[in-house]
Amino acid sequence: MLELKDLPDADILKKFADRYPEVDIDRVMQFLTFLRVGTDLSNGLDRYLEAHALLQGRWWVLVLLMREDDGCSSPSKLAGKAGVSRATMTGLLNSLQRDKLVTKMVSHEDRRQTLIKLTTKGQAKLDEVMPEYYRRVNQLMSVLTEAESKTLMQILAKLNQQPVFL
Amino acid sequence: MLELKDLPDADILKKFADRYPEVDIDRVMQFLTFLRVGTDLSNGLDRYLEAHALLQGRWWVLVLLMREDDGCSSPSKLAGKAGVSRATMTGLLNSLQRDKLVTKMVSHEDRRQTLIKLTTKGQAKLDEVMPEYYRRVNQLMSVLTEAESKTLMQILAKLNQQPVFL
DNA sequence: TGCAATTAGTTAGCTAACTAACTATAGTGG
DNA sequence: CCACTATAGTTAGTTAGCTAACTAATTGCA
Repeated sequence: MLELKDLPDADILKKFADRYPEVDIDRVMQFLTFLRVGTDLSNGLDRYLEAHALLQGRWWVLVLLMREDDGCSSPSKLAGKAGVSRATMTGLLNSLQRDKLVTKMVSHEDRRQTLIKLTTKGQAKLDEVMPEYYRRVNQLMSVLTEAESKTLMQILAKLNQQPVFL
Repeated sequence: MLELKDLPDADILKKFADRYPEVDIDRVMQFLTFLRVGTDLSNGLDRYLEAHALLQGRWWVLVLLMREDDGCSSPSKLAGKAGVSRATMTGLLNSLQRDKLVTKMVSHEDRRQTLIKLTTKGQAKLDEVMPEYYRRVNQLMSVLTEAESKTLMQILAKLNQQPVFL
């Protein structure tokens, strides 16, 4: 939502600081830069996945299914693990079923439940996507030194524990 | 798109590592955790803004307008600075105009252009939102030590320069 | 000078997220 | 055992992003 190239200049900062004395420029810049790099990477990941007719939502469902021993789960469980609403999961699963990457079956144990299963085609899609994905993540993260990686994980843990914006 | 509580266990990791030997677990975890903390913070920011009838898109337009000396800009320039398409900006500006937070005027210099101006009500909205926003960013980022902040900015700069997912 | 290329903005149609409200089924406590 | 509550999934409607295609106005060059 902000372009890094559009970082505010000194005049602008002064205008904001005069009107809003509670601002701490450095911390705001850290925060906004963090958000921006995060969304840039997320968009980049989507662009990679898009070349394989996936986006993060659909891709992550396949990954979660592959984690299961029998390749099966239910929409509710998947929604919980993916961190999206059940309504969103309904849409994702419909589109994955349309593409024959998953199948739906009614559960006989609980007739409210739908069983979602990764198809052979779905597994093949993962086999097509994952190696290059891992290669790229490797390449990306390997620009960080050992010390930086360690500090990064500390920072992320700290930020994640803060309830300020969560 | 992934819940941090759902980090894969040893069995799952082995399954993926067997099938995809190029995986580097630590780096994948760093990458996914980074993405996740970013989206959590972004969602948290939206939840704060939502309490003031804004979301990041609409809020950022107001901030960009306040940066201008005369509180004026054009849809194209705003789209460029906000990092969204012109089509998206049309939608954001329509909704902001509906809420009387900005006004539209035709430019007399270039009749293709629309001049967008922050209204008094728009400025009042920022005055309502910004102090608490800055207070929260302060509180969030102040959990990091001086050294961590510095390392974070280095890390962000490095990641941002990598073309792998950009 | 007049036509081609560019720029500004909008529209239409897609995806993916959300909440709220709904149906159907399952579980539970009096 | 039946009524309430909880859970599973879907539907409808909103928001915000995107691209592609469109109109209108401007610029530029042959």
